[in-house]
Amino acid sequence: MLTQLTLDQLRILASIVDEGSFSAAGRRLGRVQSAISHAVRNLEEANGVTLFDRSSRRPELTAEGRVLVEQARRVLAQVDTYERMAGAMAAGLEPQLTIAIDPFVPTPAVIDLLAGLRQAFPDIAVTLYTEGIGAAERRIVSGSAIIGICALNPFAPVTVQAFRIGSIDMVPVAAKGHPLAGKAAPLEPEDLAEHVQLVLTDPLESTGPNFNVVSPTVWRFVDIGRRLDFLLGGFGWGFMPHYLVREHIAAGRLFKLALSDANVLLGAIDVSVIHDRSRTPGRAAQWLLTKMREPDWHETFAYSLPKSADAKL
Amino acid sequence: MLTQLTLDQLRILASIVDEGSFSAAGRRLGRVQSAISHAVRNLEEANGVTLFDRSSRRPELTAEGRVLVEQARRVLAQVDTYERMAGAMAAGLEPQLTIAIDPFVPTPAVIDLLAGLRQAFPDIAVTLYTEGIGAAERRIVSGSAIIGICALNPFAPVTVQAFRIGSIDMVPVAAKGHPLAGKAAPLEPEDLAEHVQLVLTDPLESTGPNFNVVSPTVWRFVDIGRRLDFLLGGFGWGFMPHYLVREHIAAGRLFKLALSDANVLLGAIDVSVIHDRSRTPGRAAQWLLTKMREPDWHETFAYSLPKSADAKL
DNA sequence: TAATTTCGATCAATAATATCGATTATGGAG
DNA sequence: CTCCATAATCGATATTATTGATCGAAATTA
Repeated sequence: MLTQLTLDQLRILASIVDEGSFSAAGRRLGRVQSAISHAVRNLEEANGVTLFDRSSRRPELTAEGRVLVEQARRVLAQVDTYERMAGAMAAGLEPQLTIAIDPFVPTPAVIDLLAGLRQAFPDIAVTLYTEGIGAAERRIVSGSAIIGICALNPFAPVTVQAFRIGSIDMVPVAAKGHPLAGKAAPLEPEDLAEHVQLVLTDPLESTGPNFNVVSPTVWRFVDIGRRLDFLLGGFGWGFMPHYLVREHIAAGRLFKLALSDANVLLGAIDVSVIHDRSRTPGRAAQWLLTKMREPDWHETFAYSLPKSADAKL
Repeated sequence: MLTQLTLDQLRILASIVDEGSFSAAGRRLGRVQSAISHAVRNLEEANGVTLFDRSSRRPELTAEGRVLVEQARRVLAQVDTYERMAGAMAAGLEPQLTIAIDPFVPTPAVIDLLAGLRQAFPDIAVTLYTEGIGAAERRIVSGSAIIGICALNPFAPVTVQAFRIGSIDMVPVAAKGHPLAGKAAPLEPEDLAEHVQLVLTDPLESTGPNFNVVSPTVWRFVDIGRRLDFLLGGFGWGFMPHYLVREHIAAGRLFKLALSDANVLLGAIDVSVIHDRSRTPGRAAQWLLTKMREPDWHETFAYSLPKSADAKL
């Protein structure tokens, strides 16, 4: 035995407080009273703290005891979690679920999804990656994440199984003071050429091709929030998910640009849930995949975005 | 033994991960290697989860093991807290420190104080009461709190030991639209008589005398925040701690009233730290009392209030 | 008041199990 | 291939938890 203190002692302590007496605790735990008495004595001697005042009929917690029982319960709660986690794993639940999400995927739908997961699998450890664009898919391919929610790269390996769950409207915007913001007529490529386009880019493949790149002069951003700051600051124009700039457009801080059809390569980004076909998803991953394939959840996802009629405006 | 799982097993698990091998963990814990091996086997069998992959030279955690080690460490951290708390109590530290604070005492100074307490006594349990005015002193007298920070009642029992730590400027205010707000000349009692005064009151002694009560028509509030809402709503006038209404006066939402000297009973409330002379304060309480008597801390307290020159304005 | 029940402490006997020490098997480095 | 460190295994032993019986004190009941 490494230490004096044992879990059994703490469990017994908690039971005594719950039941009101040593004997009753013994009955509940299936031990004789003397065993309880002995355990309490050991616990008290382990730390040199008297836990119960036995002078009256029923044992009463001392001031020290009152505080330590609470701490004992915290210990037991953590132990309980350990055992539930271990039990779930023994029953075949994957120990850890890693999810990678592209930065433009709206948060509310994901939160809703994970709240459901937490209810179905309370003790599973979840890791959520949100990195630069393209990173989610790369994590699926490399195996460092099980489930990805991202834009599907048309050149993705065949082992990547994808299922479309919705789409995000993209709008070209510029800040209030920006020269492009005023022009009402459809903007032609030559109008855009003289202005800097702010582009969201894959941090690892910054030299590669990007979609929706129109201007010859491009600033590349890995962080979509930072890019929004630059857009608001009037540093250039760029495509943004409509749900992220909706408020800014309504407030007049950003203006939607009316591009001519020649410029609009992508009016919306398709969002898919992806996983690696070659590795079997665990029970929790399976649950997530099933959930995201339900039409109901597609509505939830769409609801977290502005209505499409709104986006056209 | 009530359960299969023991603290020793978890401790051993953590040590193995720290040291990198069963043998090394045994050396650190003063056990032979076979004891470690046995303990791990028991832990694995208790939950039916394999924690280590032993196929290579050094044991490697399985995916399940990685997650469970983290949980084991959480358990051990709670146990450690239990032991430190118990140890502190055995060394004479009071298990619980209860502090009662009057609602008008500014929070920043108290936060600063308790941050220091936490550093000096990391594991003590603190309960902080903030109730109606007068409640703090009552808790000291009744013994349900050890230290009070409050306005001293001149009729307090002699067993209450008090030490003045500062004062809070009180200003009479009324909202923008209130009839009194416009008047520049010093207001006489007859000017006030026609208007409702909003008063902070002791919830248990609402019929008793209150200080600074000038108007014959009085609305009594227990919650100072609620009273501020009513002041802002223009329901009447009243005395407020200057630091709480400073912003509102600057923003023009509240106006400071110019009362004639006949009305101003209390321009400031003295704040004292009090405790019951008859019960010896514990080490942590003693620390607080000493700290609050230092001139340095009086400055901290004063700093959390507007400067007095400001208050006169 | 007296009898009865319930409770916690104590102690010796016993059951359970943790630890030791020796041994064997195995993987990795040189 | 050899050597070293390591983990698993096993019987023996030491340690510890648990039991069951008994005692005195305190509350409950008649």
